[in-house]
Amino acid sequence: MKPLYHPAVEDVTVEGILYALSNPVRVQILKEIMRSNSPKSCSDFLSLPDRVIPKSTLSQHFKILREAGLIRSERKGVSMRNTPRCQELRPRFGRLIGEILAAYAEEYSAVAGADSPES
Amino acid sequence: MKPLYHPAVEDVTVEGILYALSNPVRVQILKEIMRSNSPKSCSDFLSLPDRVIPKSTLSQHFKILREAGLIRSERKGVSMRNTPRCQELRPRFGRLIGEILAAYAEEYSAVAGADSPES
DNA sequence: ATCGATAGTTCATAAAAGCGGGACTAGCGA
DNA sequence: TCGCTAGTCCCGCTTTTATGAACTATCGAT
Repeated sequence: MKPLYHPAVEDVTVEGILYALSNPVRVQILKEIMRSNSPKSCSDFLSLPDRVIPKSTLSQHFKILREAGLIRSERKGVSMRNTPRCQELRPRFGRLIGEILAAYAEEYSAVAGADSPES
Repeated sequence: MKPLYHPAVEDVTVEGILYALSNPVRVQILKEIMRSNSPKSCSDFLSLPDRVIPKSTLSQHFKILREAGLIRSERKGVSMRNTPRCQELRPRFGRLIGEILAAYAEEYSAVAGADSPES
C-alpha cells in the first residue's frame, strides 16, 4: 500500500502551514487532534459540530494537514492514528502555530461552540 | 468609479489573513509596504526580486490583501497609495501577523534577498 | 479641449484546485 | 470466505487562479 508522505521538519514551509490552516474545517480537525490525549482517526470527524463532511473530502483535508507537516498519520489496523506534530515544529516555527490557533479560538468564541463546549 | 472595499476591523477574519499570506508574492508585497515609510503603489511590484508579475495578476493580489484587511489602498491621482493596516489589527489579532512575517523571514533568510535590498 | 502616457481594473479564457459520490483496497472478526 | 469498517482513488462538476487584452481614469503637455 502506498506509504503516507510526511515532510521532514526542515521541509515544512510557512506557506504550507498557512494554507492548511486557512480552512476552518482543517483547523477544527487539528485542534481536536491536539486536544485529545489519544490519537484520533479520520472518521472521528465525519460529522463536526456544525456540519457533515463526506469521507472523500475528509481524506483530502487530512492529506493537506499531513503534507503541510502539521499531523502524523499512522495506519493502525483498519484505521488511522493521527497525532499532532506541533511539538516537533516548535523549534523551527516558534509560536507561529500557537498564535494561529489562539486567533481562531478568539474569533470563534462568540460564534459557536465550534470546539469549545467548555461546559 | 467603483470604490475599493476595505473590511472593518471586526469583519477581518483569521481565515482571510492566513489565506492572503499563504502566497509568497503577497507576503513580499505586504512586507515591503510595511517596511517602507511612504505608501507604495501597485506598480512598484511589477518586478519582484525573483520574478516579473503581470499587472492583472498584481491587481488581484492587492485586492486579496485589501479585502483580507491587511492593507489600505487609496487612489491618489493616477496611482494608488497602499499602506499597512497591521497597526489597526493588532488589538484584535495580537502577535498573529508579526509571527507570520517573522516565520517567513526565517524561512527565506537562507534563500534569497527576497525583500531586503536595504541599500 | 485634446492627445498621449501611465496606473489600475475588468473581461475572457485556459489551467489548476476543490468537492463529493461511488468504486476500490486493506485489515479485522465471525 | 464473507461481511464490515476505515480510508483512498477516480471521475465529473464547480470554483478559483493566472494572464493577455481591452477598458477607464487621471495627469501633463500642447
